[in-house]
Amino acid sequence: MLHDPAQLDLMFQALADPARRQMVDRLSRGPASVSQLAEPLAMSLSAVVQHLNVLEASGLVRSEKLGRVRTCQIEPKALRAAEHWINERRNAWERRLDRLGDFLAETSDET
Amino acid sequence: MLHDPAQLDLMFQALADPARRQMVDRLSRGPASVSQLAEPLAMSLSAVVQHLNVLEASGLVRSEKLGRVRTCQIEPKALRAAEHWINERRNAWERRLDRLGDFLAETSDET
DNA sequence: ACAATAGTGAAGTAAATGCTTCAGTGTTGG
DNA sequence: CCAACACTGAAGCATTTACTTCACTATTGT
Repeated sequence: MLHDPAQLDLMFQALADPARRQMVDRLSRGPASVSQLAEPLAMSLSAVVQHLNVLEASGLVRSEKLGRVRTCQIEPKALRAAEHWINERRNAWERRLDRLGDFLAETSDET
Repeated sequence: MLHDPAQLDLMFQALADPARRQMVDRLSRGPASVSQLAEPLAMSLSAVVQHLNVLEASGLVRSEKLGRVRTCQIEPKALRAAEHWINERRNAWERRLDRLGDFLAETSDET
C-alpha cells in the first residue's frame, strides 16, 4: 500500500516545496501547532494550513485538534516509504556499476 | 552544494511525477536512449524530452549525445542527497521517540 | 460576557506544469 | 543522394499550484 505510485506522487510532491520541507523539519524535532509551524514562514496562516493539508494528504503528517489548537506530528512510516523507493533505485544502479567494474577488471586480465 | 534547498526542490519535484519516476526506474537498470525511455510511456516523444529536461535540471540524470542518439544515465550522487535529507528528518524524529520512551519507562519506576 | 486566540473555508489570481501538435535539424544506412 | 531516424524547439492550451484576502466559527482567559 505504501508503494502505491499515487501515494509516492503525493509524497514527493509534498516534499518538493521548501515551505513544506521546513514544516517537516520543524516537526521532526517534535509536535507543533499550526501557528507554531507558521511562525518562521513568511506567508499567511491560511497558506500554511493549505500546505498542511498537502502534507496530511501525502501521509507525511498527522494532526489532531484539541480545543482550538491543532497539533501536528510526523508519520515516520511515510518518510520510510519515500526513502525506500530512492534506496532501491540507487542500489540497483550501484550494483550495476559494481558488476560492470568486475567485468572490466576481469577482461583486462589478458596478461 | 547538494544540500541547497533549491536543488532539493528540483529533485523532489522531479520525483513527484510517475512518468519521471518510471524513467529513473528504467535508468536504474542501465543507460538508455530517449526513445527507449519513451517506449513504455503513453505520451509523445516531445513530452518525454521535456520530462528528461526536468530530470537533468534536478541533477538526477545526465545525458550525452553521440551522433543522433542521446544516451541517458542516472547520477547516483543526486539520489543520495534526497535520501540523506529524508534520512536526517526520520532519524531526528525516531531518536525523539526513543528518548521519550526512555523517559516514560524511567518515570514509571515509581514502585 | 466578551475580546483575543487559533484555525477554517471560499473566492480570486498569477505563475507553473504537463501535455499536445507541428515544423524543423542533424545523422546515418542503403 | 536521400529517406528514415532520433531527436529538438516553439507555440498553444487545460489544469494545478501557491499564494492572497476576507469573512467566519469555535475556544478560552479574564
